[in-house]
Amino acid sequence: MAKRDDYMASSSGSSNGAHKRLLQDCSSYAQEHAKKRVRISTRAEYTYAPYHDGYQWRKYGQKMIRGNTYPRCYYRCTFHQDHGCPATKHVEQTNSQDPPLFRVIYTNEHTCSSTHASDYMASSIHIQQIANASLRKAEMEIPSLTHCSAGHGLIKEEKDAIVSSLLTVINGCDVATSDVGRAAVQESTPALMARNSYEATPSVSPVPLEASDELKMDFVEPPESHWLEPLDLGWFIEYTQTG
DNA sequence: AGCATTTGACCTCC
DNA sequence: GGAGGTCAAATGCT
Repeated sequence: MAKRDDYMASSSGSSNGAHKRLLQDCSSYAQEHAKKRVRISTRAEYTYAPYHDGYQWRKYGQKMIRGNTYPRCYYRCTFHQDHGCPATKHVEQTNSQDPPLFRVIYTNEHTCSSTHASDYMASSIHIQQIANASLRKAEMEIPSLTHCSAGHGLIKEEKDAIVSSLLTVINGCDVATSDVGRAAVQESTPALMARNSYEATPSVSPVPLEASDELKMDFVEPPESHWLEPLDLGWFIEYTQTG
């Protein structure tokens, strides 16, 4: 933690800005997560990680859709046969950017036994995605962030701490520092996503951990904030609900 | 050998 | 008849 303390001391201004910013972005998702506890039958979502939403899917078809550049892939819950789980989703790439953005349409809710654990895993991965997107956009807006004396990795450490804290609040446990959480984050990196454009990779099995006292949010009032306006994440997540 | 993915064929709806 | 969704045999991977 020495490195992190140095970072906090040397750049508390932007760090606090990052805290506020990431908290704002991730808290928005936390609210959405709470809303979604009321089950819906269909929803659309834009994501950089269409194959890592905490559930296990089996691909059963692929089709070129009229007017689309990229094919639409059809997935069914792995437990469709075993437990009759009706959940399905289809995934289509929406652009050729790096990383590519995917539109995922979820249909029906999971009735398989892993629903609770998967909900937990799905929320953690979503928060990771939002935090990553926020960080990535911040780096584009403020190039000097990437090269600041405190080091790029330390900013990510801050992100991990925030993500972990939010998960502690939402789920009562912590994955950001666990191997499972780390694996999920690594699997969602842009480079790997680009490589796996149409590969359905297996999901990890969530292993809930006890809440830890080691992770605490230490806010420091900055002498001045170097951060910009809060991120607009409207482009990142879109939910449409039917039924 | 068993499981997952691919892909052309088939089905349903408009 | 065309488009979207699903089936199932063939194929690939571990």
